[in-house]
Amino acid sequence: MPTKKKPQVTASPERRRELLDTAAEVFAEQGYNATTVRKIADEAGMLAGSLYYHFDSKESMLEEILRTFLDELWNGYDAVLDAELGPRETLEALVTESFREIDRHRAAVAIYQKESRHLAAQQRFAFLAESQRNFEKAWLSTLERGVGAEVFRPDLDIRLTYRFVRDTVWVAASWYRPGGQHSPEEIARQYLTMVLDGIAVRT
Amino acid sequence: MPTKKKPQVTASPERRRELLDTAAEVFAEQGYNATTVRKIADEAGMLAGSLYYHFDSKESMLEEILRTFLDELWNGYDAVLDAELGPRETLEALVTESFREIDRHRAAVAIYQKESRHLAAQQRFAFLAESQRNFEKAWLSTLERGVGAEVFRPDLDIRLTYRFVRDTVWVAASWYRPGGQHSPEEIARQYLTMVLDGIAVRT
Amino acid sequence: MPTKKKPQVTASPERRRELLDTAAEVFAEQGYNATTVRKIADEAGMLAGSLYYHFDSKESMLEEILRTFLDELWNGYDAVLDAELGPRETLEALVTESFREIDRHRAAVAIYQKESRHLAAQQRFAFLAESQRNFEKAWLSTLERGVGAEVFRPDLDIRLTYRFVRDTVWVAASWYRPGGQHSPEEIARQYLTMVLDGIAVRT
Amino acid sequence: MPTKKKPQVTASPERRRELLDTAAEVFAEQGYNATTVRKIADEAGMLAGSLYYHFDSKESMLEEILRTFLDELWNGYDAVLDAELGPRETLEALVTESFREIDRHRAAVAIYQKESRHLAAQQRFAFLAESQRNFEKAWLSTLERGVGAEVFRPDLDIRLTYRFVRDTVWVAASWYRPGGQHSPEEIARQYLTMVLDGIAVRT
DNA sequence: AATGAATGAGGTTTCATTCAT
DNA sequence: CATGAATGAAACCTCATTCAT
Repeated sequence: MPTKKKPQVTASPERRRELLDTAAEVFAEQGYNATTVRKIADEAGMLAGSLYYHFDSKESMLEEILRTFLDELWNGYDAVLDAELGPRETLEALVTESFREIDRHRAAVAIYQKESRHLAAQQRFAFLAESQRNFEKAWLSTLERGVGAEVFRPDLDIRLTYRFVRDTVWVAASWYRPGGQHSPEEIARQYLTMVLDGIAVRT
Repeated sequence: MPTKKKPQVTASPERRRELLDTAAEVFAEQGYNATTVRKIADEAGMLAGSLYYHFDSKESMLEEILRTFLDELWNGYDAVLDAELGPRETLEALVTESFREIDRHRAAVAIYQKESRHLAAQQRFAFLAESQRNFEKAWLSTLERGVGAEVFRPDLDIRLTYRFVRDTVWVAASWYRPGGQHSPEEIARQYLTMVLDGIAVRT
Repeated sequence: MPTKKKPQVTASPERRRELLDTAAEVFAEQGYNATTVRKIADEAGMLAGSLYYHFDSKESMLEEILRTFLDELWNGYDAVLDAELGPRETLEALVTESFREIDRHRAAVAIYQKESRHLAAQQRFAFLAESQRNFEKAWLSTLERGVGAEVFRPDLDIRLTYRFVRDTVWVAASWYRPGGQHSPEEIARQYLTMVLDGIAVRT
Repeated sequence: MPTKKKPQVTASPERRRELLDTAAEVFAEQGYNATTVRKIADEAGMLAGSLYYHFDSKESMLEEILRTFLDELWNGYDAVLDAELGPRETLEALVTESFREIDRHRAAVAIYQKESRHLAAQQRFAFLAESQRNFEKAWLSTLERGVGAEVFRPDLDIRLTYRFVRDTVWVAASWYRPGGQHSPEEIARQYLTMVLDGIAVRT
């Protein structure tokens, strides 16, 4: 049995990456379902059928885009979590890391935001649900630690706060444009000020 | 021969409303594009073709759902804005009103969140872009008034803050379930605490 | 949950049958793979897409054709086997029944001949393999009984004979045309003469 | 510039043969249409495109496989026919020769069985139809001679008998595996016993 | 001889929509 | 009001084939 099926990873990984970047951009802009395979091919300067030399299906492109993004994201997150910082510093680091990921993988993040809920139901995208669970675990425990250590307000509804912070950060992918006037770290800092200290003047 | 269109506003407006509610629910859950007309019809207990007695097209259902929602939303918003409250009270009232809308039109809000960006490009959905502009105007001016009146922090990046608050509030539609343990007013109050005073303990 | 998916058996079973007969004819003539869904639709006087109102897929048409045929076939076979005739009479009845089935389901038999081997590997067509096993059982036991009762030659290689008779009968579907000059019973009789007594003159 | 065709008869004819044997095996197993050029290439340990260095097209592979087989078959048949044996001996020799061909060209025979009918319609494969005609001529005349010489039963329907014997022999290719426990000559002998003398005990 | 990448025609399938009943 | 059947455009995907390297 010499080969299996498609080249998959046989071919030059750079071409794959190029094509995936193109696809991610279009998925992010138009939505996965509304994106035709021809649109992607057009954008890549080839015919629709030619994409299938590199990928099994439209869905497998989506999967690879999301997996690649989540892998990198968790690299960053795990580094933060393993550093065992205080709760406030952990929260700051997670938020900053998140904005860096938005900077690097804007399209993937936008896709994730729009599509992950209904994708997670499919067997193939079970890894999304798993990531979501780990995500929740990391944030909830940080918030709990913070309340316990009295660095976060004692009256917080933890789950509500988790959703608040989580959405607050990730939705930024829908308007963020890399290379704009604010660096990801700058945006992170401003967000952290608002989240931690609020927008009202201290009285 | 005046028209040769469909009945449009046929007999019972209640049936229309029922069907639109069903459609909105499915659109919200699966995304507009991914929703087939048959799925809606199934859910409504009829055949796909029968929907066309009530509506011109799938798109016209979407339009009516969004228009109805935005009309009601602006009723509420305009009432708030016309009251000419102080900036902090205006912000509180807008946020509270928003959560009430999420409570009443959860599906429509979710659809709006997911689809409005790419819909707004179409002529037919120009009203979305217009609403967005008014929205932005209302919020930006409130924030500016607040900074001027020194009730909001002087160092705020107004546009960034606008996005922060806007997203933070509306994304809640993606997880909010009417009839849960928190009333919309309760959630609004918690959100406002976080937005205004932050989650960190005051030192 | 009102409905499931497609009408399946909802619609008029006569139309289904008509379409399946058309499809069977084309499958038999051109081979399943070489038959395009458009060709079937053309033959039925509709557009390709319209077939999907009645059937889930091209493959499901094939499945239904084969199932229907095998169901009827086994009705006939079981009647013969349940009659508990002598081995020679059983063989005669089975052969006659087979030619009757060829007469009634010529297309299905031809398809079965050409495609069953590679279809049987698929989960969906496992019923083909099962039928084949029952088929073999019926014939082998009849032949064995016959040898035991000394109505068939004692020197027969049972398995080889089984294949010989089986193929000999069913391949007739490839040239048989219903409504020709020979009735199925007539052909059966001639075949039986050859199979039982050979073509050589008795010496 | 005489030609601009492919090498066609390139360097080593052995490689061609190897590749054709591989192709024949796959065609026989999966059917010509269902066989992709990649599958053949996989089996041969190369990439699909590389086959086109050796052959013009998938169809030309099929043609060469069938031509080679028929050439050899007719070598054998012509030898038998030229020997001008008696009708019974001719029949025995033809059957035996056929099983030898099945032994040597099992894949080609299987392909021939499955595909020849619909291929014969194409200009390119007209040689199949011609072969079939010669085939029929050889067998019919042998049977007629046999009836005339009173070595075959006088009541035979010659055309029906022709089909009976022909199918009986060639279908064996669908189950025969070279190198099994029966030699082709052995199988031929058993078949001839059945065809000539039947399977019933003489009374 | 063979590879890697692409082409382009054509196939199956989906789905919004229409319309006679 | 609703059904049953069909349309037709467009989608995803397959695959034989080509060709520069």
